[in-house]
Amino acid sequence: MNTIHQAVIDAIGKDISLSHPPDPKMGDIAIGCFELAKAEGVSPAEAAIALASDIQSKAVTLFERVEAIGPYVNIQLNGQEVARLVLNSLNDSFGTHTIGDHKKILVEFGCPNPMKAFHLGHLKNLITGESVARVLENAGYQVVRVNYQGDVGMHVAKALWGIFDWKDAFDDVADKSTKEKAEFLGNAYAHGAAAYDQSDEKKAEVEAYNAKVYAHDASIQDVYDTARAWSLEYFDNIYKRFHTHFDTFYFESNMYERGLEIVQTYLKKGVFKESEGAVIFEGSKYGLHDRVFVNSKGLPTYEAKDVALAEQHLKEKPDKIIHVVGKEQTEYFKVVFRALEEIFPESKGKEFHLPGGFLQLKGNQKMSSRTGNIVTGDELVAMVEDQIARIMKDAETPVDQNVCEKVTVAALVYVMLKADVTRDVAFDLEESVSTSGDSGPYLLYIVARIKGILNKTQNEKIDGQYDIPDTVHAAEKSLLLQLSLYPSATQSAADQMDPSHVARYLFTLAQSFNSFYDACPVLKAEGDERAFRLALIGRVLQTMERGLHLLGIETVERM
RNA sequence: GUCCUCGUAGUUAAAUGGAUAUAACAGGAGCCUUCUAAGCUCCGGUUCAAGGUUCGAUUCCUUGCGAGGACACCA
Repeated sequence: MNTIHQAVIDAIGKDISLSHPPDPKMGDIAIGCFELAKAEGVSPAEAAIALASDIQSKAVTLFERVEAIGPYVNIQLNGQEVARLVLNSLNDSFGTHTIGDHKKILVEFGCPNPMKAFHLGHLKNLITGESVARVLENAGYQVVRVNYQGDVGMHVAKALWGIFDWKDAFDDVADKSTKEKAEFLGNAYAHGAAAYDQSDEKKAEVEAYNAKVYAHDASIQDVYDTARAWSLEYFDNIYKRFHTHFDTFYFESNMYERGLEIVQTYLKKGVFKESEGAVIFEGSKYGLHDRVFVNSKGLPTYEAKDVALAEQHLKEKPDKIIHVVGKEQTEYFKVVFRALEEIFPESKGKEFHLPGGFLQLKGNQKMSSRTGNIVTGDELVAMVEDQIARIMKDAETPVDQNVCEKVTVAALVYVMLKADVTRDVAFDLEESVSTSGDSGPYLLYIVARIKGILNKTQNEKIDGQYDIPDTVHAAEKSLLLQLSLYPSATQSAADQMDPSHVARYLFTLAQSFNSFYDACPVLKAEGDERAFRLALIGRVLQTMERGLHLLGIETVERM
C-alpha cells in the first residue's frame, strides 16, 4: 500500500480498492463502484453519486475535486498535500518490505556448463537470477545464491573429444587470455558435437570420454582439470562484470555418486522402477511423463544428479528453492519435483521452477552451442560497447571508459529484464544496442541530469527548510504521484518473482521526470519553489538509484 | 500422436474481469543563446477466428487455426 492510497482510504473511512482514471485530466484517483453497488443493491452509477457526495461532505483538504462519472468516483488531489505526503514518506526503508520475514530462500541461477560457450541465453539467466535475488532481499528474505555447474556429462565428453583432436592448439592457448581460452573450448565443444553426429565410430569415442570422466581416468584428468579451471575463471569474470556473485557452487561431478546411491535405495523401496535396463520414475502415474534416472549403462542421468543436489539444498533448511532455468525444462521439473516428494517429503511445496523465456535472435535461426551457431555474451557486450562509445564520441564530453562500461551493462541488463521473465524475448541485436526510449541508458540519463543540477548547487542542502509552494505544477504532481508508486512495484516484483515490474516502473518514473525537467526549471526557480524542486529531484534520484540497484544496474555521474 | 506454454499497432512489449486497450521503436510534424536534445511536445496506426459465461472479456471456458516447447537412457 502506498502513502497516497493509504491517505485517501483513511480520509474516506472505507476500505475500498483504488485505481487511476485513464486520463489524468479526469483526476488522480478513481474508485470503481461495482462491488459497492452490489453490496448496497443499487446501480453502480447511483452508488458512485452517493459515494461522491459522501466524500465531498467530509471536506478533506487532500481532495481538490470529487466527481461521479458513470460508475466511477474520480478524485483530483491537491498538489500541495500530495507533495507533503510523498516527500515525508520517503525514508530509508521506502520501497522495502518485510513480507519475507527473514525466511531463507535459495535462488539457483547462472548455471552455465563449463567447456561450452557462454551465450546470450546464459547471460539472460544470470541477469534475471541476480535481479530476482535482489528483489527478494529487498522484500525481507534471506537469499542464498547458488550455482550448479555441469562439469560432467556428454557435453564435457564432446568437448574433450574436440580438445584431444586439437591437442596442439589446446597447448598453445594455455598462455593466452581467459577469453581466448573460453573461445577455444566453445569451438572444441562444437567440433566434438559435430563428430558425435558424424559416425558411430566417433560417437563411441565420445562416449568413451564420458566413461573416463566418471571413472576419473588418469589419461584425461590433467586436461579435464585444466579446461574446467579455464571455464570457471572465465565465468567468474562475467559474474563480476554483471555485479553478481554466488554463495555456494555445486558441481555435477560431486552429485553423481550420491545420486546413484539414492536412486538405488529408493528403487528398492519402489519409488523407481527398472525398465529396459534403465531405472525410471513413472511420472505417467501422476499425469506427467516417465523419465530415466539411471541409464542402462548404470550411469546417473541429470535427473539422478538433481536428486543429490536437492538433498544438498535441503540441508540448508530453506523455506523455498527457486530454480531459475529456461522454460523448456518446465515438464522436466514437474517430474523431478514429484519424485523428490517421494524421496524427501520435506521438499514438498518448497521446490519452484521459475521458467525463463527463450532468447531468440530475431530473423535468425535458434542459437545452439552444439552447432556453434551462437552469439556469445562477449560478442554482444562488445557490440553494445562499440555503439555506446560511438555515441559518446559525438557528445561534447570525452569518452570515459568507466561510464561506457556502466552504460553498456545498463543497456544489456535492461533489455533482458524489461519484459515478463517467463515470456520469450525476440532478441533484436539492433534494438539491444538502442540507447533511446525504453532503454537502460534512458534511465541512467535522468540520473546524470539530476546529478548535473545538484553539482551546480554546491552549498545548498537538498533538504533545506522550505514551505511547499501554493501552486504545485501538474508535472510536479504527477512526478510525486509516480514516486509514491515505487513500493507497489517492488512488492509485485517480489510476489511474482519478476523484476520486470521494477524495470517498467523505473521507465515510467523516468518519463515523468523528463516531462518535469522540460516544464519546471530548478536552477532558475527561487526561494521555496527552488528548495522544493531540489528536494523533489533528490527523492527521484534516490528512488531511481534504489530501483536500478534491484535490477543490477549501477548509475553514472554524467553521460 | 499425447501433454504444456503462447497468439495485442509495421516491430518489441503493457493492461487484479472494468472507463476511449497503454508505451517504446520505426514513420510524419515541431522544440536547443534557457539545469546534458541519449531529451520533450503533437500526429496517425492494434486484441488470430468463431462460439460461450458475464451488467461488462485482451483477461475465464469450448472449438478451430498458427507458433514454440516437452515426451527414455543429452543437460
